[in-house]
Amino acid sequence: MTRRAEVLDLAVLGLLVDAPMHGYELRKRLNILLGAFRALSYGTLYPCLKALLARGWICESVPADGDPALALTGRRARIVYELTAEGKERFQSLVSHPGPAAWEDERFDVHFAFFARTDATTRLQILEGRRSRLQERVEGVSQSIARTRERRDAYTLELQRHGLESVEREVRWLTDLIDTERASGMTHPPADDTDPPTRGEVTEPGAGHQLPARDEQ
Amino acid sequence: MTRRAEVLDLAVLGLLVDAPMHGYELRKRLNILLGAFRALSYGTLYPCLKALLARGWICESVPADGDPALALTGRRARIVYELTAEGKERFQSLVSHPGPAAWEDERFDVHFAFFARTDATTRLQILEGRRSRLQERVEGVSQSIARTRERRDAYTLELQRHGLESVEREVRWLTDLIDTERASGMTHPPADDTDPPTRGEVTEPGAGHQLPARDEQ
DNA sequence: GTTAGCATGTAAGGAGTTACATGATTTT
DNA sequence: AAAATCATGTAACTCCTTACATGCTAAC
Repeated sequence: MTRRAEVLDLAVLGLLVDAPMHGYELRKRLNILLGAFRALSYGTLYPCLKALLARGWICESVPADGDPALALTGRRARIVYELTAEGKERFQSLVSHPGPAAWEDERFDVHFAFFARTDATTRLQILEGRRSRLQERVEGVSQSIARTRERRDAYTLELQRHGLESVEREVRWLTDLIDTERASGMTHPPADDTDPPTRGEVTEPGAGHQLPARDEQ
Repeated sequence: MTRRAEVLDLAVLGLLVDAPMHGYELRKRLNILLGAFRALSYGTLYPCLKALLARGWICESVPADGDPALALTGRRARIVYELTAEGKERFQSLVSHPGPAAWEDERFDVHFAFFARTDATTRLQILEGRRSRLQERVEGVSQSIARTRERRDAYTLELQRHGLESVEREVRWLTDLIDTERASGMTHPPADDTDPPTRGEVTEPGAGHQLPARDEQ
């Protein structure tokens, strides 16, 4: 499996789980998902949709009677895509496994966004894997800083110090998420300003997930 | 100018300003500079060195008499590169201008690491430009969050909330740097645990830089 | 003796962007 | 009337990584 198959497939299939969509809207939603700045180009998206179609994971949705506006807005004809049964399986398989650590940097955010579609055990596995990878990174950066300190390069030092803090902050975020997942059965993630989940009562990991977890491939 | 010419040239030339070096070591230093994780591959570095050689910005350094170990360690022959006069000019020109905003994400860290080689005015210009770009990003992400809030997708919301905080933190970092640059004439960057620079006394921007700023192209 | 590190390079392929091609509709 | 937004798609190009090719030395 290539990087694209891992990350883009996950993202596109994941969005189509909620509702059938056409390419233009898919792109917008994808960019919102990724924080409104990592703009995915059409040169990436449309070929990807073609590939998913060829694999039989999506199909062109027939708007059916009563709603021609779904396919045509008066502008140019829209092609609305929909998940097939195989597509649903493919998504569920992607979202329910940690996936190769090599592409974690590119995959993690997208995977996390679809956490509601997987089970608590998988979520914990992914969060803990991510944290341990970032902790290794902390080690590496710390060593770099030690070497920079000897060279008395104040700007490089400041850059690395700030970079280290960023990674450490990420580790803390993951730790909070892990604690919450373990404690509350994850009805919703932590740090939400409304109705914070109860901390302190640790239940069995994997207990109490509430969303349908489909059978894995 | 391509992206490579902007960022890789800056990085490689910048490292060679300090001392002549061979490819293998250049790669190590580059990875230390970038926080020890963004590994630059040889497939990128060696072609880059070739291109810099063709442009006349670097040349093969003759170890001269008395130090054959510099070029040969007993292992395989090393090719040590050195900056030419044109190379120094090229570097000084790159480091002394903000450069296209389009590649700022890729360039900023490298540029910042070589801040000691440029003047206070340029530093302020780059820091302020970066900050304003990130502030725009804050706007964008905030809007994304607003739309996600309506969909009640707790995990996506948590992801975006955390992403927003990361960008805001970056903005605060830049603000601190800007304040320090303006205040102290930037003998060294802020937040260093030893000998923190005096805040509060605002001098004229651009006053008091201490490192040789070469003439710009 | 075998693994790790030193050292330089190329070829093939993966992944994505930019620019182009086309054209309707809505907003300013 | 111009600009923005909607909408799909392709071709060329850029950039980078992975895997390969080569071979020496030091440490375990």
